[in-house]
Amino acid sequence: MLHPLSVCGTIGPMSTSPGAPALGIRATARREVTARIRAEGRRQLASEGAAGLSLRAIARELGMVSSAVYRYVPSRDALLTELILESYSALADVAEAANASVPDQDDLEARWRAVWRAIRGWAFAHPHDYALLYGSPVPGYRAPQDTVAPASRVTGSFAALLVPLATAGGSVPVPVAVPESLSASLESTRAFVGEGVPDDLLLRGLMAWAGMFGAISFELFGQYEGAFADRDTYFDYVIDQWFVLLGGPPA
Amino acid sequence: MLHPLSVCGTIGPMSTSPGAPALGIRATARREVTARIRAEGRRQLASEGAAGLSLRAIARELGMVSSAVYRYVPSRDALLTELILESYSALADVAEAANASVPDQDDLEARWRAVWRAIRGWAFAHPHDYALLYGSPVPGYRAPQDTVAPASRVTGSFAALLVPLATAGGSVPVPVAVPESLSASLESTRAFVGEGVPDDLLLRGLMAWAGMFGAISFELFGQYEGAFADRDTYFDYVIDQWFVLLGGPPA
DNA sequence: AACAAAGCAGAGCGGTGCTCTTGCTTCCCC
DNA sequence: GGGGAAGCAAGAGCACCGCTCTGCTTTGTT
Repeated sequence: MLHPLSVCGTIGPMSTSPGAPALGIRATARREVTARIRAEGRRQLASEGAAGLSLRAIARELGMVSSAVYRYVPSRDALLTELILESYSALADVAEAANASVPDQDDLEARWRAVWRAIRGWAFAHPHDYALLYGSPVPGYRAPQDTVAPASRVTGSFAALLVPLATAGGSVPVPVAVPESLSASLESTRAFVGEGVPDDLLLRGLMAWAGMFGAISFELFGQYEGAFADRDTYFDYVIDQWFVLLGGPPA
Repeated sequence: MLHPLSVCGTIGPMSTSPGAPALGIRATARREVTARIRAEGRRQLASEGAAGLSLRAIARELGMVSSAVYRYVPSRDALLTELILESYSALADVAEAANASVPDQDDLEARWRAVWRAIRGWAFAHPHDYALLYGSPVPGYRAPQDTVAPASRVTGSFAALLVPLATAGGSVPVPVAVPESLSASLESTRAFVGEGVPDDLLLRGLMAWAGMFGAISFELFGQYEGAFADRDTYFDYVIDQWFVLLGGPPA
């Protein structure tokens, strides 16, 4: 439909900030087209899901021939990976914003609730993205190592609550003795979360992590279908339960 | 390669049980071919995953032309649905067998451990099948209503442990007050699990259910990557923790 | 023996990812 | 300013997919 260069020639230069290193027509055009491809890809991903992400369809929608897209995107899987990384960052932003939005930062329960409500809200607002991050790996597609770092940012906003829980809260209720070998193999997790978190809290944190995402996944993927009617109340109940099970101080 | 009928004509009649209602040559041939298609589909599903399930590939492997397969299978998704149903049943069989294999049926902790170890073992033995059952729904494919019943059989072998837990065990540790509306909306779950299970145990059972499958999924899908080294010990620890958190009686 | 049902093979439609060649345009450097 | 190098669009093409339709053969039954 539209010739990319013609558009870039008009609005491209206007959109470059003054301090930018004076990109040529070619470079800004490339930026524009790349951005438009990603935007269209995101649109397809949101509406059709990962399997509906098709470079041919993107090209069709953007009025270019399919082979032209390969000038900007190395492959379909590469584009999918980029979109996944974007999604991880978006979810991490949402979680961190929710955590920061709590006025009284000493109110751990409020922060805990805010973070998990935000994560669940994002999951239901972007089900296909969530499925990509926390569902089964996409068929025929293997997540490259690059996804580990952005994923850990989401985990981080959850792990950041464990340290204040360890200091402000009491001990973990109904603790279970931690086997020696398990305790020894937790070093990387201990380093990630931070100092001052005892092993039983660390392990119950791992359980809570999987438990919360498991609850969201079960709800989103239909496993909880028919189990209860009042979904929001159930999830809030789960949030509160986990806060208690992690030894969170009562309000 | 092989002409289906030629094979069926030889081994088909031999495989029909004597008491069977005297299937004609045609009917037994149809059975044979259908079974072979399903077997080949299962093979592909196990090795390539759901996306690798291709009727054309099945036809190629079976030495027939692609259109011929459609005489036996209405569509690719229909075959996938059948295989999913089979997988649900297989997992349910595994779980029930593990439960029944415990000599002392009064030892709830042993039964609890046996069931979950079996489920996890099956998940790792059949990762693609597990992803189909408990991962994100397959792109472009929506599980029909038929999957609900077989899925509940798996859930049932887990829910069956809640009733003896309620009677033999004490109360749920660190209970959290159940909101009125939530309690009211639990009727179907209460009916499914059985009488005599208080609401807080019912709810924590739902949490444990999602938590255990969440832990398996996290481990299988790579979310736990690098969190701990001793995976088996960790999972056993999670099993024990949940047993305690459900108020299971100490050994 | 005749007939209708069942089954097979092949061509074909529209879709996918991806590659290669061909010609053109822009850029950069001499 | 001119020329070479690099970037780009277009199109054809390959191999794959699900699925359909048309003939033709085989089969089981009447």
